[in-house]
Amino acid sequence: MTLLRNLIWRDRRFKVDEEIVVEGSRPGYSTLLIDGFAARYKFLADGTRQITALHIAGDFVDLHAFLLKTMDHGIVAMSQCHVAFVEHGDLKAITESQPHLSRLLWLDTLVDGAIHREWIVAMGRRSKKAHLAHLVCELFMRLQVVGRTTGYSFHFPLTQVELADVLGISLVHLNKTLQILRKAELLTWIGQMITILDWARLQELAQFDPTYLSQTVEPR
Amino acid sequence: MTLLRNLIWRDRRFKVDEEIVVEGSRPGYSTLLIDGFAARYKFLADGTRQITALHIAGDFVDLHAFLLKTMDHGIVAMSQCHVAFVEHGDLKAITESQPHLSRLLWLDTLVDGAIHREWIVAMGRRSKKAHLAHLVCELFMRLQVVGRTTGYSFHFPLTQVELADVLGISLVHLNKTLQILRKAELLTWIGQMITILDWARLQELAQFDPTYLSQTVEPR
DNA sequence: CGAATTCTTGATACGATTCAAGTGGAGTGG
DNA sequence: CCACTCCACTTGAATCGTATCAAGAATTCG
Repeated sequence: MTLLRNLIWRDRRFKVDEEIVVEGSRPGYSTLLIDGFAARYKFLADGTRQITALHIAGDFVDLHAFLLKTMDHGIVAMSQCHVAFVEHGDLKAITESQPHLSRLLWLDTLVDGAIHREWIVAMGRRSKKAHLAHLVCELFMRLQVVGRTTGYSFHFPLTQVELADVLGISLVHLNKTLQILRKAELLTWIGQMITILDWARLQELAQFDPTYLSQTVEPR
Repeated sequence: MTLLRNLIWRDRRFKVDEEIVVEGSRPGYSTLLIDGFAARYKFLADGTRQITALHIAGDFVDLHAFLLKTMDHGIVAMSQCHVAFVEHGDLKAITESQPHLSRLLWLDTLVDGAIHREWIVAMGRRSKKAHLAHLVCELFMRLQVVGRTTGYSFHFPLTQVELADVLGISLVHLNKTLQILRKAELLTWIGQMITILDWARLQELAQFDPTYLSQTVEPR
């Protein structure tokens, strides 16, 4: 990671709703999220939006731009974001001389994939309230790893419209689903702060198994 | 790819419904699908299943086992499958000496991720008939790349129950959705053969943009 | 303080699940 | 060769989940 730090070409701050990576662009650099929340999304012709991933501090946000070149989706800041850019040329050079680093970045991609699969399961076969509960569990655990939690609370800057675009449901239905979790005293969401009131029951409702998040790499 | 061929440790054939990789296992090898259809899936506690990916000839089916170690889901043969196994030790050695190969495998993972995101969009924001149409478009293009199409036809071995588990809908609803596409004369599905009757209209209904499948690597 | 967002709630319509029954084809054994 | 069984597919009806429309309340921001 220190190696990676030396690669940083420049950094920048983005305001809420600013585009960090534009769909269809071919950036010559990749983007590392140092702090804040960002969302990968795709718009459809009818104007609806689906958010396909949420990124938090420490996530390499568009590593695929490194190999895939054309961005098939956009990335937008959900909160104020601090990001670092790494040039693809540097990235290529270092991954060739440091296979271990290469593997580390690849691992990052694999974990992204595992999260995607978990989202597919949630969208396809979980009830909406279980899906919402699952998302909260996932975010909590991911944020905990990077030290962005306080007890069972964490900062969550999305609006309900945005969260509905994550779950793929309507705003109205999201709101009603949220009421269910609140009335069951599983969590509170006040201002931009989510607090899990009963981790065990939330996890059970979500059928949340954190295995897929395991961030361990084999030692080299 | 020839390099990869030399790595093959052994190969094996699987019958329909046989488990190629078992959930929770820690294989010491990765699996390359030489021929056939395989599905990544996850079961939930209530007995429902979600298929999170379909794999075809040429796909590296569980590359994540290389770095992630514990399989968080299973992989099952949807047709008779011919697979090759590559030992992780060999894979590690070769990726260290051949950064280009490493990048190629990583790219494979990235394309998988892009497909996952497209599925998330389809599940969240497309109508069921558009989702089904999108899947047919995607499979057609992927199969075409590996020479498994004849004109606008391709072999598709899944049952309707299995396809319903891909889309995350009930069997009954899948069947009715399918009728819509058939009555619109967009495709036929007879025996195990799907034929696209009107590619342009199918693509339009699906809002299918093949960019995300782009399999090109930058030359080294 | 007023204006604009964001959140909440209710009513209605539509989409999707479930339950249930029936059809058709492939394979098996008498 | 026919009856039988099994499995995949199809269809209809009732019920439940979810979207949409619409309006109002609460909060944030300038």
